[in-house]
Amino acid sequence: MSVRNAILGLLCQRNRYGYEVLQAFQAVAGGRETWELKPAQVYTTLARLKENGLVVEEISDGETDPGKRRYAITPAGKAELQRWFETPVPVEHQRDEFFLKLMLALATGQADPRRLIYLQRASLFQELHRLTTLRMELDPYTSLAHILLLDQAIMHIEADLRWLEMIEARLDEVRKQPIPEPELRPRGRPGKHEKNIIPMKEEP
Amino acid sequence: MSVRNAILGLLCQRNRYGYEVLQAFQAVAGGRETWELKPAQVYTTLARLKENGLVVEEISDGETDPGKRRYAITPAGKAELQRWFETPVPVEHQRDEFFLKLMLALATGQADPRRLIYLQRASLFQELHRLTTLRMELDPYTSLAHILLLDQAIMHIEADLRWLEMIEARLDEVRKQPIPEPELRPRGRPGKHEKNIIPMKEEP
DNA sequence: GGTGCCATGTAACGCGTTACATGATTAT
DNA sequence: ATAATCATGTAACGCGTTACATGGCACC
Repeated sequence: MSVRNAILGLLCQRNRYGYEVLQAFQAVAGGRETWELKPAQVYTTLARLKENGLVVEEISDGETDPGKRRYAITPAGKAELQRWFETPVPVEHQRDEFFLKLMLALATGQADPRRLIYLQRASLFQELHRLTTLRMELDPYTSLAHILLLDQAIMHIEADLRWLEMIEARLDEVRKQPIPEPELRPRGRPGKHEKNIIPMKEEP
Repeated sequence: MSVRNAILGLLCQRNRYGYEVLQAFQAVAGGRETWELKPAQVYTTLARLKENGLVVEEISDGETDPGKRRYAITPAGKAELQRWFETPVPVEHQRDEFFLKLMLALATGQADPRRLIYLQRASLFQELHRLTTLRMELDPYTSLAHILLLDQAIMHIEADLRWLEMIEARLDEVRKQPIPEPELRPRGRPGKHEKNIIPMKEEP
């Protein structure tokens, strides 16, 4: 949802060709180092926006060289953009793939949890190093916005590292708690007395 | 990529019907509150895994009631799972939709940056409150893993809030830096002397 | 005139979502 | 009987990616 709306915003500044959209996005988002946008996504997204009537192809009544299409935002597109600005970004938390991996390792015994943590931490450290180096070596005239974006990435990685430490410290406790396997119910509406199938965990 | 591999892991424990996969995933990932998996994704993912030969439908030579398919992991599937375990989760940082939104607001003047920050912060605080409340009220027998997952979410939101403060504090500085608009080059190979189109930023 | 590279796409796929369809079983 | 609810899917779409195709212009 983000790229789509960003493109609407860029077209709101002025009409653009696909490649101009790409250039402008990279300029705004930091390009290469931070948020690389692939050309293909620009063109497919523009096509979808056009289908939905949020942008139109500019009709250049002169002799435009064919094979180039300049897009313009429509009123519907501007409305959509306003809605985007008014709506907070949904909090995406979770969806943490590493957590899943760790849980599965514990549940299946197919991998060593400590090793997973080791590998993940190494990867995080490497990325942290890359980003901090990048940040220090930044052209002093680099846009402040990109610096802030880098800072955010760094802060997130640091949070992840701290969380890894928490996990590692309490891994043995986690390991002792078996994952409850819910029973497979037979088909059909649940019986009246099925409510307490899952037994209360008894006090130790 | 995460759900797909998690399903492989669950099938590695034992063969399961689609709904059992769903149940087991929720049990492992925390369900509802943290990572809700939609039934449709289970079935479509299982179908794709089957196409790729990573799982097979169990052949129950008895009289199985048709309309139910139990899946089993194949050796290829186990290999894939091992590869997953050995590969660190790619650092996803960036892709921050809010950053984009803010930059676009600055570039287009279609929205007030302070208001965006206000809205976003309100949303983050609300979610933070929900999570901390949830964490405190947790059934004391709740899996430690889920508690840790909640903690991670909380830590990420706190990092986001701190970052918002940074942004807000330096917003005026950011505002003063106009976004550079790259020139649209004409088609074709770049000329020899085009290298320095982008003028060196002069010292102030 | 070929080579390289930029500009401009299309096709096909993977993951994930929403919406819809249909059986099975039990409570009322 | 029918309503409710669980169980089991299919269809269609949106976003994003990778791979491929093509046309133009500059340089040698």
